[in-house]
Amino acid sequence: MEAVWSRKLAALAPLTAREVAELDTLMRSRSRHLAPRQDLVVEGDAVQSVALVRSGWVCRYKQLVDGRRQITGFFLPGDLCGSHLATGETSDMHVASVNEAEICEIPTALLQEIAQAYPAIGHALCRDLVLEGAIQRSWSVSLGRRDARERLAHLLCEVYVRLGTVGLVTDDGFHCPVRQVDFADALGITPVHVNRTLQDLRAAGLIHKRSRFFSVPDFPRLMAAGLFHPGYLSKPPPGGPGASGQARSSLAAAA
Amino acid sequence: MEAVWSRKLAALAPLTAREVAELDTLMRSRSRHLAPRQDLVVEGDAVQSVALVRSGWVCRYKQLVDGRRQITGFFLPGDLCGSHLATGETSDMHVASVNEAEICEIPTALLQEIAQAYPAIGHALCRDLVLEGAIQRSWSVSLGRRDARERLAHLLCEVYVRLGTVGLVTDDGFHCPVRQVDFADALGITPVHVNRTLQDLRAAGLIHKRSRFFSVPDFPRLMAAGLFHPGYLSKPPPGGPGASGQARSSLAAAA
DNA sequence: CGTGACTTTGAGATATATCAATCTGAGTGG
DNA sequence: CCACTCAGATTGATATATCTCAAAGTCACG
Repeated sequence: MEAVWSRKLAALAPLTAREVAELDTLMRSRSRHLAPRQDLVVEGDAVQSVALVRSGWVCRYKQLVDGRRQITGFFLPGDLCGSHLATGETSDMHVASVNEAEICEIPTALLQEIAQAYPAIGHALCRDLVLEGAIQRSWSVSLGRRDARERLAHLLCEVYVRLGTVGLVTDDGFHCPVRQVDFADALGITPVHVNRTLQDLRAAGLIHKRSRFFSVPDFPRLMAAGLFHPGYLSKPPPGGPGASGQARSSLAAAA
Repeated sequence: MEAVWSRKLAALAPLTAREVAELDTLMRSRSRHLAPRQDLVVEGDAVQSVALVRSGWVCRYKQLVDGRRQITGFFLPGDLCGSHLATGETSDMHVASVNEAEICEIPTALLQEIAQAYPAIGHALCRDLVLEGAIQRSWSVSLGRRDARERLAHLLCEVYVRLGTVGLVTDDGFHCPVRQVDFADALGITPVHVNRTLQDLRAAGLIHKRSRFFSVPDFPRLMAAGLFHPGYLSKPPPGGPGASGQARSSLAAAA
């Protein structure tokens, strides 16, 4: 799937054809291949660039001393892994591929130049950042207050919507390279419990699964099972109540 | 406690006396008082300003349909509640005071002007944003992979360090207005289990508590109990390995 | 010296963890 | 084309952290 980045950003702010082309060109440069489960960033690394996911899935995770692991988020094609703003900061977590993946490392300085040259892109990147925060918080809600079934359903909904915006949902389903152990580490449960919960959802007809391909025959029902409300993942209706002004990204010029 | 905001930002980037003065002045204007448990932002609101906490504690939370509630973060004196970048976005969660609080609403447009006029301040605000992300992820780790005792200890450590940087830790302790129900909603457990876990920590000599004042006789031991590593909350050592360049905040000029 | 908001305690219930097999299916080499 | 192999998925039986419900305590405040 091409042009995944521009598709994602265009969903966050209207982009001109010129801007889309710019993003697509940038994305084609500097490619790098990752084997499954390969670390891309290690906790403590100083960050000088962000990686754009071209294909495959990437995740951020924390490893505790005694082996417990928590995945704190997935990066899907079109996502930028790691804080766009964090130049020079040291990373608080690991970032690794989930399956075979292709990424494109973009120095933060370059990203910044682009944001300056194309304000709409800068604006989209800001909104992307805000979105990332909202997703992160929704994970806390799942981990804190939803049971295993709801967590799994919620995650699948999140992924379904996010993949949808970059055109990776086909036939009401998507390819998902996440192993049951990984689901466990993302959902804060045990691999065997993931297995049982998956069976539970399948038995309820909420998902079908052929090897690594999930299909969702009735998305509204899956949303209900996960207490999922897509609002936090999508753009607010333009010209909504009170939001008369165009959204402006702030914190400009802080270099 | 005065100058709480400038203290916090100065810990994130070196500020001149002029900049500190600017922040302190701004903070004194536009004050607003909040009763305990008063909503400041409601899910769905369009955001046009951020609130700076002058005193008291504020939290962000999600309310599920059936009454379950998850607190996804606390805002302490000197913290900015809500995304600095989110002008015009609609809020994904509620923001409410925990106890009596004083806040100062700052229009995002004004914040942006200041960031432009004083680059160091803009830089500090960017780092603040990155920090907020790291804290949020650490909550996911706690909720997903730490048991009740570790979660509570970890949260107390986080708060201890954060309050420390704004000068609100005295006698190795701090005032904490969080009720047991609130702890429960933050930690993803039950109020009665909070109670028992609190007793557990007290029995182990890890904390002492007189009404709402927590004291921490042996911080390293509390850190160990919570698997807490303060790295993610503090500035990387200046001139650390590989981080030769000054950290630059990016995404400038996206309006 | 009530009264209401919290906290504390006890006893039984349950979602999820743990441990230990067994199964399956996609490679791989002969 | 068929046995091997190995990672991952599945199953069963038992253990446990945490929940639930319900009652009783405490403390600040009017």
